[in-house]
Amino acid sequence: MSSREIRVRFAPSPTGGLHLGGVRTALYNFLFARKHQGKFILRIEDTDQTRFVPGAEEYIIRCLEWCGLKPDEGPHIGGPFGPYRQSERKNVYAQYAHQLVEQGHAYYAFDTPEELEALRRQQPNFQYDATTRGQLKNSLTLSAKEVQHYLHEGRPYVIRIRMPENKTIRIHDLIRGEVEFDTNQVDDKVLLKADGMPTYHLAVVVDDYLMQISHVFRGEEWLPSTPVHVLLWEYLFGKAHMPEWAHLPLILRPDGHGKLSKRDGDRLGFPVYAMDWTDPFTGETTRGFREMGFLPEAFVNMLALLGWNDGSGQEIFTLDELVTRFSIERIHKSGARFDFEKAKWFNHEWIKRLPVKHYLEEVKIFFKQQHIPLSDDEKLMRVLELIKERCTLLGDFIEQGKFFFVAPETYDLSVIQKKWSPGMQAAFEEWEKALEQVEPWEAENIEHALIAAAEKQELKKNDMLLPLRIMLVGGKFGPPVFQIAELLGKVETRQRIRKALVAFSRHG
RNA sequence: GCCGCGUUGGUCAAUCGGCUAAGACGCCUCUCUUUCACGGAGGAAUGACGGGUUCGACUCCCGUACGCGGUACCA
Repeated sequence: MSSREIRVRFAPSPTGGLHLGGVRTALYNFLFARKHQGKFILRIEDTDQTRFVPGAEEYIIRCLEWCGLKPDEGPHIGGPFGPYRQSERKNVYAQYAHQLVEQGHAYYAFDTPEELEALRRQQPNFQYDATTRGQLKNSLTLSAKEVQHYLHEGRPYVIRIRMPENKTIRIHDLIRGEVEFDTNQVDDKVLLKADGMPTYHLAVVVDDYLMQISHVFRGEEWLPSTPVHVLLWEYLFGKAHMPEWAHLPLILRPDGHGKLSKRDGDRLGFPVYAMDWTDPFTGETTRGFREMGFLPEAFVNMLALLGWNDGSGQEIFTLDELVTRFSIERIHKSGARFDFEKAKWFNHEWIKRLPVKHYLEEVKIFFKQQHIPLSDDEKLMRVLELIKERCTLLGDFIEQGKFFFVAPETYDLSVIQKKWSPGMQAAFEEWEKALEQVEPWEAENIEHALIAAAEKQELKKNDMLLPLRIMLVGGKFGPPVFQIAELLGKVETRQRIRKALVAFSRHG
């Protein structure tokens, strides 16, 4: 197995929004593939027709793309092992199921879902296994004739695996080491459903074989059903071809207990999905990390560190760095709580590090949503550069940068009330006029002019700083005030001062 | 219930038998900046419990407790 080409797959079912845990699984698959010059495959596991959600597949592909996790093969790009949608491979599974029946490793079962449900209601511990299959309606208890008869009359049936008794199945998990299962504890799982579709158990094994998957990275919730998969490998393709297993720890909710769900996000006010997801049936939209103002670099970086680290203490990694540093041995065994505060910290770091050009277009979307008129890209980039260290989410650029494009409507007067005086008024009036002559219009020169005006009124520059900020910004925040003036330009700066002077005197 | 997996500060976590137990987020204090941040300095806060093994256990083994996952014709 080790000498083969590395081929891994991310295999989501298209049932709704893409959960951050799913993205992490995709990420670890991707990192492992890239690190070993292997292939990263997207396979759509849509065997449950009742849960099919239109648009979900395209959405998943867009999410992966946003994250920078481009598959090498998949339903949207094809590849030598297609089709990559299980619903389109429906006919390949049945033959394997029937092969298992012939080998005696599986059997037909004619029990209806209602009958089984009734049994489960009677005995809460009911399992379809060696202890019960003898009393149920299947090809093990029915005569060959009866079975033929049932089959011919088109009676619905499923094919179940016949779990052997008193066997211990050992698997080697790359993350957990040796794990043992007692076959008596696992039930006769359905392999082929009455509608002719395989269940996950059959489909993964068949497709992993046919697609020559070398390593399976999947969530820890799959560990208990792994013995079924191992048995299927043994029966169908030989354990020599079986991929390596790696069961990833779960991502837990930040408060209380359990794995993180969409509901936790709604309740606690943070996203769980990678991008906005609109349910086509209800029309309801659930917010995603992207629309919440996250950079894909930060999102991916944060997820990589949720359950893995390289031991060096480094926390900020580019995707390429992650590829070179990633190692299965350093994936944790235990689940990790999602911490939205830490997620925001990652985003803040990435906003500060990346050149503003990198997220310019994304930020423009936020401004457009608020109907804030923008100037040319060059000025916008200078603005973003000036305020980026104050922004944690992309949406913060609005709050921090709006005043560069729209003059303040209201002023935070609490700051200036105690400082305002006729002298102050005079100094500002004088300075505003003097500004006319300032050339070139640069922060330093603007400041010198203000100092001169202040001295004439026997005031200190520092006394005027805060009032000036209120004039230009409206509030007590933002980058150095003379840099703001410089960026605003001479005309706009003077206009704002004049406008504010009128407003201030009215209140003073 | 049964089976499996897990358990270092509030959270993410380092440690692979020598610990006075890193670092990060968050929180608090101070500093820088007469704004808000950023930056800088400091602080509070951790090995679930009980037995072994060992000169020495956070690290290895066994129990217990707790948590999570699974137990569908869902994935």
